[in-house]
Amino acid sequence: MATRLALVDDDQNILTSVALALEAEGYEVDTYFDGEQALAGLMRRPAALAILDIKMPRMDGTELLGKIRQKSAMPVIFLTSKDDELDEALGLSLGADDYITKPFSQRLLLARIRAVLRRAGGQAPLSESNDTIAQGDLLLDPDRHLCSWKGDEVKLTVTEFLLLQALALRPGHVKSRDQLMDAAYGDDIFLEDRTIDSHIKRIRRKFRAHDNLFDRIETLYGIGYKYKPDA
Amino acid sequence: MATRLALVDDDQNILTSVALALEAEGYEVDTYFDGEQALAGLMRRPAALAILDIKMPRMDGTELLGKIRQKSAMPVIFLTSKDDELDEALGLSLGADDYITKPFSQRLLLARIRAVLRRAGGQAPLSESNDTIAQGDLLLDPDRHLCSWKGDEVKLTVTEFLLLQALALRPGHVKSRDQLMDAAYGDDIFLEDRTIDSHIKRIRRKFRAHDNLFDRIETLYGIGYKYKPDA
DNA sequence: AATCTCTGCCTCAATCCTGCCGCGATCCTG
DNA sequence: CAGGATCGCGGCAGGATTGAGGCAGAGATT
Repeated sequence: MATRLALVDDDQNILTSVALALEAEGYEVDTYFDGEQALAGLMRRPAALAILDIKMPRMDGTELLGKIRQKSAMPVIFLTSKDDELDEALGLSLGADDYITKPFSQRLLLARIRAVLRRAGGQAPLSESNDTIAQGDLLLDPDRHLCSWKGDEVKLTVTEFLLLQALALRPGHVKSRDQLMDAAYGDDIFLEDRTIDSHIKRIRRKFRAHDNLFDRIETLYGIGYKYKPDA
Repeated sequence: MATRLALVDDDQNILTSVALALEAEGYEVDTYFDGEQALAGLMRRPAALAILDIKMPRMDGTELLGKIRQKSAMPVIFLTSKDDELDEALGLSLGADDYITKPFSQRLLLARIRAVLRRAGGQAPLSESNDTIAQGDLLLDPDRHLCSWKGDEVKLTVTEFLLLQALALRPGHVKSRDQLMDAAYGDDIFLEDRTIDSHIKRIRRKFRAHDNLFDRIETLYGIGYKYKPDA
C-alpha cells in the first residue's frame, strides 16, 4: 500500500539521508546513483514518482527524463543547484512536474511530493480540495466563499471559513488545535491554542443566530474539535 | 506528559534565552553547549526533538546529526546563520527535518517545532496502531475518538480511551498496571497503581450504563486486567 | 480622518478530568 | 480458616480545559 518513490542522485550522502527521511514518512524508496541504473530499475520496479538530480555523470537528469517520458507519464521532480536556473527552465519544459533547488528542507520536499502526487490524480485530495462540501444541512463552497446552513447563508470570515472547512472535510474525525491551525494558516505560524477556541466560538455563534440548536461542532475535552456528521 | 527537547548551541546567550522561552511554552528542555556533551546527554535523556546549531566547536552540527542518525530517527532542526547558506545545504541534505536561520523569531521556532513534532508523531505512533479496533460488540476508532458498544456510543475521556484501546488491542491477553500506564501516559510518568483501577472502574461504569451485564474487562487478581474476547 | 471589520489574546467562571484516599468486600496463601 | 493482600466503589479536591465576553491593534473601507 505504501507509495513507492524513485530517488536518483550521484551524491551518496543525499541519496541515503533523503531516502531515510522519506521512508520515515512512510514511503517506499528505491535509490539509484546514476541515470542508467535508474532507468533499468524503473523498468522492473515502477514508482509513483521520480526525484531526479539534474547533474549526474553518464546520463544527466534531463536525458533521463526524456527516456522515462518515452515510456511513461510518471510524475517527476527535479533537484537543481541553486545557482543554475537554466536547468530549471530546461527541466520544466521537458516535462518535469516540479523542481526543487538545493538546499531544500525536508518539509519542502514532502510538500512538493504530496502536491505532485495529488495532481497526478492517484490520491484523494482530501487536504486541499477546493470542492464544495455538502454535509447534510451544511454547504461550503470555497470558490464562492459561500457558506449556508439549512439554506440560510451564514457569513463567515476567511479564518472561520478555513477552520470550518477543515472540520467539515472529514466529518466525525477529530482535529487537534494544531491541525486546525495548519489548515487555516499553514505550518509556519504559531498562535495561541486558545485562538482557535475563539474562532470556534464565533463560528458557533454565527450558526446559532440562524439555528439556536446548532451543535455540530463538538468539543473533545483535551483533544480538539470535530464536526458531527448527520446521524 | 511534557515533551522533552534537546537544545545544542555554543552560544550561552542563545542557549539560555531560547531554553527559557521553550520552557515557558511547557516543554522540558535539556541544554548542551557542544556536540559531545549533547551526544552523551541524549543517550541518557532521550528527547522528542533536537535543535542543533550548525557551527560549534569540537563537533559541529552536521557531524552530531550523523552520530544521532546512527542510533535514532529523532527529528532534528538546524539553526544556521543567515549568511552561510552552505551550511543549510549540508545539513538539510544530511537528513535534518527542518532548519531555521538566525536570527529567528520565537514564534517561528515554535511553529517549526510543532510542525516537526506533528509530522514525527503522526509517523511513529507510540503504541501499537492507529487502526480501528473492532472486537465483537466493541468498536474503537482513534481517529474519531469514537467508542461504541453494541452500537451505542460510549463517551470516554482520553485516558479511558487509551486504556481500553490497550486492553482491546490484544483480547485475552493480560496487561499489568504498569503496561497500561505506559500505554496511557508513556513511560516517563509514575502514578499510583490504584489509579489504573480507578480508570477501569469508570470505564466499567460507563459501559454498564449502556449494558448492565457488561463484564468484558476481567480482573486478574494480583496481575492486572484483560479484555475478554467474544466467546 | 473616522469608522468598521477582523483577529489574536486576556480574564473569569463554569465544567470536566483525574489522581488518590478510605472503607468494606473479595481473594489468595499457608 | 485466619490473616494479609488485593480490589471495587464512592467521593473529593486540585488542576486542567473550555465557553463567553471583552479589548486593542492592524487593515480595510468609507
